[in-house]
Amino acid sequence: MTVTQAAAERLVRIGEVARGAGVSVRAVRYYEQQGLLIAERSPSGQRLYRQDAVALVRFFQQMFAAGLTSRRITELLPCWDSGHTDAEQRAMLRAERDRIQAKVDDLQTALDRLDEIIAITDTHP
Amino acid sequence: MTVTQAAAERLVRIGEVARGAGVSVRAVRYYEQQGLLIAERSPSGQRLYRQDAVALVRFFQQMFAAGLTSRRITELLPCWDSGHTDAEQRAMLRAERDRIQAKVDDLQTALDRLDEIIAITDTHP
DNA sequence: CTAAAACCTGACGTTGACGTCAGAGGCAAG
DNA sequence: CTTGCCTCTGACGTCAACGTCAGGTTTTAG
Repeated sequence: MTVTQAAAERLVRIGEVARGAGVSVRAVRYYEQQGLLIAERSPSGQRLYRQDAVALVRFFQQMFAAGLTSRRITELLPCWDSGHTDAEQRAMLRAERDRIQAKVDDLQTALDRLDEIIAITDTHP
Repeated sequence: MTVTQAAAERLVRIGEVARGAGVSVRAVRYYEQQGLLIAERSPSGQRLYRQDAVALVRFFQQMFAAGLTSRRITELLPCWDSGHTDAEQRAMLRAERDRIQAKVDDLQTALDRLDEIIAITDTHP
């Protein structure tokens, strides 16, 4: 829900966002550069964020961890905060989902391999 | 088990290894450069591999997919084909295993997030 | 014998998400 | 006022696993 009135909802500077989300200041600037995160500016030019920016940055981190590029994330952001999607976006979402699932399977396979090796090396003194 | 005699066990060239493992020729050369894969040389200087090199390259791919670096793989190769490990190597194996497990969890979280978004966008026409 | 296909050694290019450094403001405290 | 911390804009550096190109040799098919 967008609070359209509610005079001046506490804005924070970039350092606080970075610390809150556990990333570097540089990272947050990078997100803006990639069109992921828009910030207001103070009269002197400093970036000002709403506090929900922290959650958004955390979301970015999750998606990055899943192997999505910032480009992909910008493409799915409209779905995220408008809830509306066209066919192309839905296809993209499913493609990414499937890709991640495949990656999980790959990792699981590698994990089994490693456990196998660990088991062998544990029995071999 | 290493067959110490067995005159001339069919050696293959780099192209066959690459095709067999589903990677590029360049990749196989890279593995040698990183000390992952040692090849004999023909009199004219061409690389000659034993056919188990294909399985080894596949193993490399699995480890790469799991996020291990070639450096790490060289470190665990001795465990792999000698079965013997010291404390440091065992610690490394477990560290990697835990790291991969954590990554699986991260991916699963991201997957849930995406599925959530997909569910929402599917109900929203 | 010859042309195509495969192989060789460098060596530079690519990609993504930042790190890092330089130089220049801005902002609250004492 | 000044000290110290935060922020700003460029802009180059990083890392890993290759891709790609150049220019030359070797093997294979016909």
